[in-house]
Amino acid sequence: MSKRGYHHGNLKQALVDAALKLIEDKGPTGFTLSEASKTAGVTPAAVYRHFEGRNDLIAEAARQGYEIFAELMEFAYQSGQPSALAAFEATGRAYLAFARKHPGHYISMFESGISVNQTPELAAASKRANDVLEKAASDLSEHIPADKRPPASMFSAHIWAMSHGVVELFARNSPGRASPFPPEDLLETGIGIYLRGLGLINPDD
Amino acid sequence: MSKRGYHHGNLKQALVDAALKLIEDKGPTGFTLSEASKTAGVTPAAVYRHFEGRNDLIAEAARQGYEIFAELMEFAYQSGQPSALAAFEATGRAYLAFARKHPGHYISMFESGISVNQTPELAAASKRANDVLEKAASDLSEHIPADKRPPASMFSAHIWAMSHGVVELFARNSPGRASPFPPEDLLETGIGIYLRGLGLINPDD
DNA sequence: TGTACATCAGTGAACGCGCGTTCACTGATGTAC
DNA sequence: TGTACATCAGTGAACGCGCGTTCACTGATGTAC
Repeated sequence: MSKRGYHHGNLKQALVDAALKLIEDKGPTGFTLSEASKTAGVTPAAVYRHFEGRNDLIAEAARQGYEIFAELMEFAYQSGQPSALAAFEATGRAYLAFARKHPGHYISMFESGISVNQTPELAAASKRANDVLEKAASDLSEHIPADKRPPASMFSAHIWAMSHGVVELFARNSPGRASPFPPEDLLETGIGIYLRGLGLINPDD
Repeated sequence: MSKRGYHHGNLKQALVDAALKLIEDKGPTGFTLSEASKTAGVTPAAVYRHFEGRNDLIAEAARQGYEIFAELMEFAYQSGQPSALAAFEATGRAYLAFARKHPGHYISMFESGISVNQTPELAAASKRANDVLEKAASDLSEHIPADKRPPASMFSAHIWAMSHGVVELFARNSPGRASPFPPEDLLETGIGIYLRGLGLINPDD
């Protein structure tokens, strides 16, 4: 924000921030390189000093999203310790909280259409986030009798799917689709019922 | 498909079909009016005889999708009768089957970014589909003791969310994200665990 | 059955636009001596 | 401390492109008499 002359100083991040804002406001389609560069106070051509092109910029935005996401998940996981159950539930809540708090990142990650393999850095960040969720699921699965225990990655996938579905259908204003309940409640109760189904919560809780 | 002269005969539907194919192949962004009209063997301007513009065409594609969707759901629901449980489970499976079988429609409906209120016809079709799912949920809720019965629209929303999440994350090749399990299995087991959590399936089934 | 005429589905050329990307450049910054 | 020079971040003009949309038109079809 300080006075700048010919050189911007922090253009790369400024471009990412501009992209995030635009994506948040206008959707992944509404985002254009030209407008992002204009927002950052710079010529479109300047973008190419820092990125290979449009997709590369979006990939970087998504990557930063996955980093934040992984951190949030990790934090949520830790905050639930030593209870495997509390930790697991917390990661579910963190998913929704992330989508709410960082819509631009969320869209870049899940709705922009760019592949998670667009760049190696992006793929790594994505994997890191995924690992936290799987670890939480894996801890939890210890509490299920070994003979009727589904693979940890399976119910990590279940929870991820339900969280993602709630976000897509009811939280991010899926245009015109009214949410029957607050998304937070929907996810909370949904996960609750699911965990009861696994025998991890007492039926009368 | 018959030989045609100056007049196409069934251009409106031909344009919708072309749009569906393009959307399926290239995503919602890849779809252009020009290409759709070319595919249908017609000048771009001809589109405006039948649609108000690009969005109107997509809305019609989505509307037809909701009609098919509602029919599939209705059929699945009926096929599970008289068991409320079987009917409910069938609708969940039908969701995934629909996404698999009609990707163009599915994308138009859920990923194209157009509002369900784009046209009244679209809104009506969407509501019709939703009603089937809620009816299935409502039937099912009869089997839960009244005092611990969640609102039917709530677990209809849960199942919808999980189905949608499974489709988005693991079925439609969310680029680069490997599915840990076949989506069908993922959804089947997920719904199973959920219903067990509601006390609707015997824990040892 | 034949002719005149209204209807309307499609043409084709044109438009203005903003996009992503390229290029040779220039001005600011940092470093060596 | 001062000067020469290399580095490199940004400029600005230009590009080719395909988009969605408009317009006056034309040719085919259907209908009245």
